[in-house]
Amino acid sequence: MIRCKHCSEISFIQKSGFQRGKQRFLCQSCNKYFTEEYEDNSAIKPRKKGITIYDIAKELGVSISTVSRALNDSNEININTKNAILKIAQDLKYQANSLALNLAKSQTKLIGLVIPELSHVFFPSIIMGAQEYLNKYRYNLIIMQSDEVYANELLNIKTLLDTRVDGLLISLTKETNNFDHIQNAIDSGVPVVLFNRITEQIECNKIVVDDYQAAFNAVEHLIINGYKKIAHLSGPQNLDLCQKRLKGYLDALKKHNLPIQDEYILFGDLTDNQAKIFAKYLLDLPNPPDSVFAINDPSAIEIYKYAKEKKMKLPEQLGIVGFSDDPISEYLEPSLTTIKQPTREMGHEIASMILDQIKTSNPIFQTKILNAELVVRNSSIK
Amino acid sequence: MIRCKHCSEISFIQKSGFQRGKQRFLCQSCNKYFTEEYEDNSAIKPRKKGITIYDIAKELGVSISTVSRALNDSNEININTKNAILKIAQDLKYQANSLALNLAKSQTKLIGLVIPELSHVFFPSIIMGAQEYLNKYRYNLIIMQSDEVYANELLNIKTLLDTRVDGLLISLTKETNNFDHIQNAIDSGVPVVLFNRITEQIECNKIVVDDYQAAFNAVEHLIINGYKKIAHLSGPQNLDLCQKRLKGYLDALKKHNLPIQDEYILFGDLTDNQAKIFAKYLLDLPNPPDSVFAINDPSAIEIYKYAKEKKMKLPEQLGIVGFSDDPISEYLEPSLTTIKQPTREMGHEIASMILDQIKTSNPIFQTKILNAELVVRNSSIK
DNA sequence: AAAACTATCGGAATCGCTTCCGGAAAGGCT
DNA sequence: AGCCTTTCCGGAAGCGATTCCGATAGTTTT
Repeated sequence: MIRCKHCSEISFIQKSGFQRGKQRFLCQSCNKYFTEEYEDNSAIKPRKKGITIYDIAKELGVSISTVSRALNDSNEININTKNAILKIAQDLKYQANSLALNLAKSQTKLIGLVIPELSHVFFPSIIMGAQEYLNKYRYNLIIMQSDEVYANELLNIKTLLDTRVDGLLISLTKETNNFDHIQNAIDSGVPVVLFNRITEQIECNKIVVDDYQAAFNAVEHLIINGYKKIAHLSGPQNLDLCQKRLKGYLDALKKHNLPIQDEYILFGDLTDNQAKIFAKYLLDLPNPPDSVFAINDPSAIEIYKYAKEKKMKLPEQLGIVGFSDDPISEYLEPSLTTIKQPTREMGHEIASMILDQIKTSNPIFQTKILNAELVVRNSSIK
Repeated sequence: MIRCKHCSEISFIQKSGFQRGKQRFLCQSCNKYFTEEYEDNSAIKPRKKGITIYDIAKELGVSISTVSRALNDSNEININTKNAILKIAQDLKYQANSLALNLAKSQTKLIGLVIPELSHVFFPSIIMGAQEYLNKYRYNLIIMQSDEVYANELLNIKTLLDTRVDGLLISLTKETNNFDHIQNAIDSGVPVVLFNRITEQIECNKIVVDDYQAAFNAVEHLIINGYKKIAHLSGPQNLDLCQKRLKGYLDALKKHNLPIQDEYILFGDLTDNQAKIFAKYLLDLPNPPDSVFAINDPSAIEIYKYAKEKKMKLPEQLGIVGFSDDPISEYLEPSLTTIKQPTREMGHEIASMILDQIKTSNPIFQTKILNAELVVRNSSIK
């Protein structure tokens, strides 16, 4: 039974096409409009309403500004009123509405993280480190993957900007050659920290591992262990880290007066398939290398596979060093010598850096370089 | 040079203890208060102000409600005005402020995900699947780890509730015996989906893998391949999936009339260390098993290690089957037979389930069971 | 004791958007 | 033409906090 909300008469005219979940009527008695809800299964179930600062204010007979001051530990409030308010807040199990808070303060307490992939252990480990740090300061992380494609990176950053994250942690895809989207984000006032996959072309805070030194150490380690014909599986040269590792490789050879042979240096795209092709190429060379320094562990594994297929004896006939200390490396036979990066520490660093930048008006940009450690196992010792 | 904001006179009295970043003055000429900002390095750098619907409204001389309707594709607006508004919005590069939107609609477009760990491939893979699905509907994921400790789970769920996520995806820790926190979340009106690590004690939407059937298949596979003394490394029995896998193991033995030997069934805590102890215990038994069905791949690896230490021949002297298809399993020697779970699909399912529940007022709870696949490799075939 | 502060509070504006409500203008039907 | 709808739009009230501004009572200084 529907009645006019104004005059309580039953006579009225039904209108059509009003908002969903509502039906509109025009009362013929008082000539006024009123709406009536109707069944709408697509209606969103309302979340239980929580109690607000108004409730607390009413309870104590003070104003909401006073309640707000008590809750924010302001110095403009009497200690007694503050305590009284705090007590009531506790009794009523008051929980601040973060939505309202976000709007008022124009912050989300959310940090966006954009990474090329999540499938290996490297990034998850960094994430754990970052989260550990951020949670202490009541920030949360939104993680987005680019799957190594530039277009996704664009989209991800746009999405994160749309959700108004307070800061952005970015590791670029291997495709990224244009950095306008990063610069735009910075220009719009969002703190940005680049890590791992960085670029020289943007000025901002950055954190990387000392790829040059790590690569240098790895190659020198091979040389010291008697390998002389060292090949290098490199990656796309627009990636800073690939350049650095290549340079480390070259400098180690130079230092020990070993010749640099172009046919031993291969530029791949970091995929397993590409590595497989290179493995074949290298080991089938008339004058094959006696060892390989691979840009990452998955590539190294492809070398293993083909070498075993060829019944080569490892590490006697072929020394192998990888990069990134994938958990698999320990279980390979022979176990793989590789480079362990301080992922957890890197997570901490990027988190701390972004928080610093958030609370500083005019940050001084810096690039932090973390040391990586050569983990010597059996694949590189004759 | 400071001047009164009201009368522009220079004479005034400085007050103290006002809000941070501000200094308060009482003008002696007009006897009014005014504030002046002072240098405050702890001030948060303001984000560049974007343009709002007011700007659009002003530009076209319409009201903000009309702009809102245009932007929301309402049917209560003229197609021409709508297009005009949309055009201006585009020209002005209008970007809705999601903070205001969230408050007005009381939603965050954020889904909370609570998992026990992130270090293996299992959960990251689920995350990728879930994200893939959620992003299509403009939802984002906040991921929190419990590190297998109950207290963290409590805290994580509280944090997510505080940030007002629109839904909760939860995989319990191995410690979780009390489920009040889950029930409280549900009671407060937040949609909840339990997955992988679930409990029978809560009524809600759930998604799991068919652990029973998978375990049954794994053990039957061992039996068919001639193994007769099959041990089982199990886990904490408060975990539903451990119970299910144990039952699958037992039923397979029963079906093939093999005796159930208590000393072959060990209950661990899912840690590598525990598995190592069990490996020693089992293989040093006077009457050791001829094969092991491990609750997960890391446990299986511990068996490998000790078996190799004892110079046992694998798989002839000892068959091994794991669970979860860790990438490592493929590279072990002999390669590990294990059970591959449809992680990506599970990610899709939990995402789709939570979104369904979000838009449905009175959901009918169900438990979806996904099939797992036995991946036969070399560790289980004599 | 007057003057000058300080401590403490309430009212109201604001953040930017959604949505309810009311109504004018236009269109449709007899 | 006259009545009934439908279309379309503006005003204003939230959403739930923060914070600016003004004010008063009490305290300290002179």
